[in-house]
Amino acid sequence: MRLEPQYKELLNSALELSGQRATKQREHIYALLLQKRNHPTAEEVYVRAKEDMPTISLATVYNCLETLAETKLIRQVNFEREPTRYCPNLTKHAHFYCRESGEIVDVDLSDELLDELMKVLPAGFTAKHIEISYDGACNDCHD
Amino acid sequence: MRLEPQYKELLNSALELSGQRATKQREHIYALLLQKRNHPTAEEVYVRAKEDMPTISLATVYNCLETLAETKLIRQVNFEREPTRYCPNLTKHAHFYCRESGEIVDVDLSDELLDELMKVLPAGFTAKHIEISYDGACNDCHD
DNA sequence: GCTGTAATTAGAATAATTCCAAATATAATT
DNA sequence: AATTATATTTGGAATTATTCTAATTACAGC
Repeated sequence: MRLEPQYKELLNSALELSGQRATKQREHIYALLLQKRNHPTAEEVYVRAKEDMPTISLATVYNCLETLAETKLIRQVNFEREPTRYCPNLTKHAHFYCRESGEIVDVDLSDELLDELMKVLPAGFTAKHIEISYDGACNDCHD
Repeated sequence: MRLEPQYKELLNSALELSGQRATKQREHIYALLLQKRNHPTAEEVYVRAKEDMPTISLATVYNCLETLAETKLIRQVNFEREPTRYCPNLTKHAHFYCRESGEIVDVDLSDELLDELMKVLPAGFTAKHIEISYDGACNDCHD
């Protein structure tokens, strides 16, 4: 697995900016998230990471994911009572979770819609983030 | 603590509808959520429940909360990596979490806004729920 | 190449939640 | 009102996801 040059650049500058080092493990995990964008859990990332890097530890996977999230290269995605999942899509989007197939799909959100969501906040409140999660049945799981 | 008649009625019919029994514990926990609507965790509910019902167990608190959520009398509220919180507000609303004060505030949502959110889903997708969580600084926590 | 610091590692610890089997309470039936 | 069948509660053990810890290893600057 190779990390494409533009992403390698992005990773290196994000790490440098936050005073952290570029390591094989961080690069590997970032590459793997970019390559198969299926919102894996830490455990799933661990399994995939070991294929090419058999000595990597689960703690390192958690550390790397934490670092990538901190530097805003990936996002954490949470569905109630389930393990955290990870997503390298940096555009503004929500997540749709199909409880039947288990699939998670990105749903693009316009700036206008996000503006409207900000406008409904009570006076004096400012949000740094909005997290929007749908759940229901996806295209493939309909009758 | 007393459960007001209209809520007692609501509880009883919801339980009956789902073929479950009305118990002291369920009634007590429902009453306590309605009385102080501060989005407590299961642990916090447990502490409050024990004041009037010292023999109640944590497992029962979880069971009751689960039953109330199942019968749609309360909602579960999740913020990333934090314990689940519980909310008896049945109107359509989102949650604002102030990371500074820890306060959680209900944010009312109009049907129109929810409609718009439904419309941005890809064709063939239908959502049963949308969960919207803001986080940032609340009124009291601004500079 | 050496040195200081950051990152990785394996395993232990923690926190939230669920599971389990026994005891108790409820609702239905006699 | 007593009996019976089933649902619920209980306390503790088990599980799951995640974080912590201390020792080892790797990286960046000199």
